[in-house]
Amino acid sequence: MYNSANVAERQSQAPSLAISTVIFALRTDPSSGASEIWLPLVRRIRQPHLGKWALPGGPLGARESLQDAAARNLRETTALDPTYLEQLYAFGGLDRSATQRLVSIVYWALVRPDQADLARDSENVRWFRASEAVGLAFDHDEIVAYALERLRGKVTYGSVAYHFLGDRFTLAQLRGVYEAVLGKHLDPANFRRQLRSAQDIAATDEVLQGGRNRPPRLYRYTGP
Amino acid sequence: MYNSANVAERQSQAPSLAISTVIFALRTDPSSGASEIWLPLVRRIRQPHLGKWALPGGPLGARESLQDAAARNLRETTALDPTYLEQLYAFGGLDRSATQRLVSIVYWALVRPDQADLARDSENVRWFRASEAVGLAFDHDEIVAYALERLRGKVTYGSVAYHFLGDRFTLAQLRGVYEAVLGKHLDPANFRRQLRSAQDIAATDEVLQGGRNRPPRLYRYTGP
DNA sequence: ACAAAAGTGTTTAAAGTACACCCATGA
DNA sequence: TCATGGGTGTACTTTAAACACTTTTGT
Repeated sequence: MYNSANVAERQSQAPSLAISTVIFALRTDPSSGASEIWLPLVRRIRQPHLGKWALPGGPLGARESLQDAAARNLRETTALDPTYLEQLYAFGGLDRSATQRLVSIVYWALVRPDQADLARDSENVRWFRASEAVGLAFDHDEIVAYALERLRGKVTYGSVAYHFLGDRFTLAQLRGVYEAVLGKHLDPANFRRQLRSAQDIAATDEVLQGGRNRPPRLYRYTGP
Repeated sequence: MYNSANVAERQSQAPSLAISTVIFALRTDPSSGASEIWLPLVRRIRQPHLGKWALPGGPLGARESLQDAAARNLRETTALDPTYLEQLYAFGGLDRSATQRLVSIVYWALVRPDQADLARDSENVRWFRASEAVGLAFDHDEIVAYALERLRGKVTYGSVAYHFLGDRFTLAQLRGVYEAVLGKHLDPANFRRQLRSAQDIAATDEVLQGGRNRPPRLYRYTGP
């Protein structure tokens, strides 16, 4: 299949391999009360694309798995542990970086809002609304768009939405996640029925006090 | 984020990167007439796992995209062009290979049976039933199982099944694809309705002559 | 004429959608 | 008591599943 000259030529210019991570968190707009998707970006401190914002990432350690490297990205940029972490896609186009041939295996993570508040912005790390994360370094605009697409696909069927929330949540909060991800309004009555039939949540005997209206019941996630 | 010592240490032992491809084709059992999924494997001609069967693959060329490398895998092992080619997953566990740290970006492809018949077995390339492809080199058993899972997921919603067939096909042939992939019987009447409402196939004015029974109409795929 | 697959129609159940209505709380 | 979101009930539409039935060919 391969003659030795080809193999030697290819390996002499072996592409570099990096792991990057798209980190999503939910924040509630204080004025409207609606939930929005945010993500943290890091400022490039070297060429190429010096000064631009980019996804957190770096080279793969010799003794860490792909998933471990992605978790390390997350920890180093936000000091958070992921509640959800999954491989997104491997990007390897020829023109991704001007200075070298670069293959990036990208992961995506979900973190909880109470955690995300702890991770404050710093000089080189800043949180952005997902809709305003444009003009990024490399092909990271496309990567973020692809991650959002995957998020939408996963939330419709699957149990991803819970990982945006704490261990106790109201159905309205959960519906807020769905609405933020899908970008459309959902009927509260039907939403309630669909989830209760899904069987992976259970009602607790607690309610959330302190709101302006009738206190909603708290639920917890019982699935895998 | 990274101190220079860490970067230097990691890059000094940079993991090698390879591209592999799972190639699926459909073959019809001459006795029962049922369709089955087959895939070609190549015999290892060097250590590790010398003599075992493995997925076609090799290193990534410096001037080819990931997808191009996968298409090259396909061409070099079967002399076929893919009708469908998509990234499957990146595998990067620490213990995938005993001799080196190896990260494999795996693609999966579908080819047509008339093409697959042209690609004859040779000394180091042999076609296997998907259910009998076990005991492979490295972690390729898991990779094949994962590819089959993805295939099942894609065939239920999506237009993947057509790529197993030629440009003209009967609804019974298409149903055979679904049944082979999903591993269960489907009602011919309901199958017909579901697909005609999907709108991505169109009836031609031809029928398939030569069978024992009423000649079925030929359809063609009109989707993307 | 008969067997066997192609193709059509009908019935029933399940799931999704829309919306009217009552309940409980803070202000 | 009033506004507001929590929570329930119900009619309607769409979709899927099961299966009886008719049509067309080769033998």
